[in-house]
Amino acid sequence: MISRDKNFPGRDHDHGVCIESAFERAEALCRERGAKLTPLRRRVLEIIWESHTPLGAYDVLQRMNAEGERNAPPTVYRTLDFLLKHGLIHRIESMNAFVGCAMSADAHRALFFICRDCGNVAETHSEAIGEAIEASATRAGFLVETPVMEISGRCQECYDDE
Amino acid sequence: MISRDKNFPGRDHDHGVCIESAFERAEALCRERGAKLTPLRRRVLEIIWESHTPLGAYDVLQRMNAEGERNAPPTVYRTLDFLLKHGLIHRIESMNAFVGCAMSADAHRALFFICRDCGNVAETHSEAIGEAIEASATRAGFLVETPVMEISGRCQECYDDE
DNA sequence: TCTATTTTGTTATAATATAACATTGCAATT
DNA sequence: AATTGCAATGTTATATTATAACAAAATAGA
Repeated sequence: MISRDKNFPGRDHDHGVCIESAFERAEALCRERGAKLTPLRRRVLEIIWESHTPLGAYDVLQRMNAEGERNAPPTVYRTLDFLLKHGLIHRIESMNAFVGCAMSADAHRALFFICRDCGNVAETHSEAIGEAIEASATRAGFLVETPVMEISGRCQECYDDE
Repeated sequence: MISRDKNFPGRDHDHGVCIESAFERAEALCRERGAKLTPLRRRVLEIIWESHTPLGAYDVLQRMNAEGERNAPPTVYRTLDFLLKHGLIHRIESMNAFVGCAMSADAHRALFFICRDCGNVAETHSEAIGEAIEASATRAGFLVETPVMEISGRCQECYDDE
C-alpha cells in the first residue's frame, strides 16, 4: 500500500520524521542504483527537506555556507541536478525553486498545490488528471513527456485564517 | 460557437491571419476595458505573435531594438506585464518566455503543449482537466487560484519526422 | 490651463544559471 | 603501492532573467 497523497503538513507535524524517512528513501534508492549519496549531496538534500517551502538555489547556497564555507553556485546547481535526476527533489518551475520529493521516487508526473500565503507545497499524484491530460494530448496529436503542473492557491489553514 | 482548441499550427499555415485576428481581439478588448493599446504595446504584441515559439523578454527586446532603438529591459517587462494582465499573452513558466494568447482573453486556466523539438506551443482548454484538478484540490483542502499546466513532449509533425 | 495620473525612459543592480577549466578523490587494475 | 581513468568537487568568470528607483513625457480630467 502506497500513500497517494501527501497533504499539507499542518503547523504542528513532526518534521524530524519527514526528514528521516526522506533520507532512508534516498539511501535505499542510491544503493539500488549504485549512485553515490556523498556528504555534499546529503547535506543539500537535508537543507531542502528542512524547509516545507521550496528553496531557491541561492537559498540553499546560503545555508550551505552559513558556517563559513565557500561553496560557489555551480556546486549547488550540480548537486541539485543530481538530486533531480534521481527524483529525490522536484523543481517548481513557477518559482525557480526546489522541494523534496515526497513520493517513492519513480512515481513521476506529480501535481503540486502551492499555497500563496504560507508557501507550503503539497505533492499529489492523480490518475484522473493524468488521464484527462492524455486524452487532451491525443486530441491535439501530442505525445506527453514531462508535464509541469503547479497549482497556486490557498491551503485550508490559510483560508481558514484570513 | 467558440473554437476550443488551437492545435499545432503546422508548417504551412497562414500566419498573417493569426496575427490579424490576435490584433482584432486585442483592440476590441482594450476598447471594452478602457485600456490603452499604445504603439509600444502593440509592437510588443506583434513581436510575440510573429513567433509561434515562446519568446524570452530579451528576445523581444532584441527585436524591438533591431532598427537601432534603445529600449531597456524595464520597458519590455512593463509592457509584457500589461499584456499579461489583460490576458493577451501567456507566460510559460517552465521556459521564462511569453506566447500569444490564442483564446478569447477571459478564458483562463489554459493548458499548454510544448514541443521539445520544434518549440511550438499549442494552447488548449479542457473542462475535464479542470474538473480533475478541482476534485484533487478539494481532497487536499486546497483552493485553486492560478493553475500552471505546461506539458512538454512532442507534436505530431515532429515525431512523424524522426 | 493646471493638475493628477499613466506611460515611457534611464541607470543601476539584483537574482538566477551556466561555461570552462582545474583539482581532488576514489575505484579498478596491474 | 603505483597507474590509470572517471566521477565529483572546486574555482573563476560570465551569461541570462528580472526589478528597484527615480526622471521625463504624454494624456486625461478638473
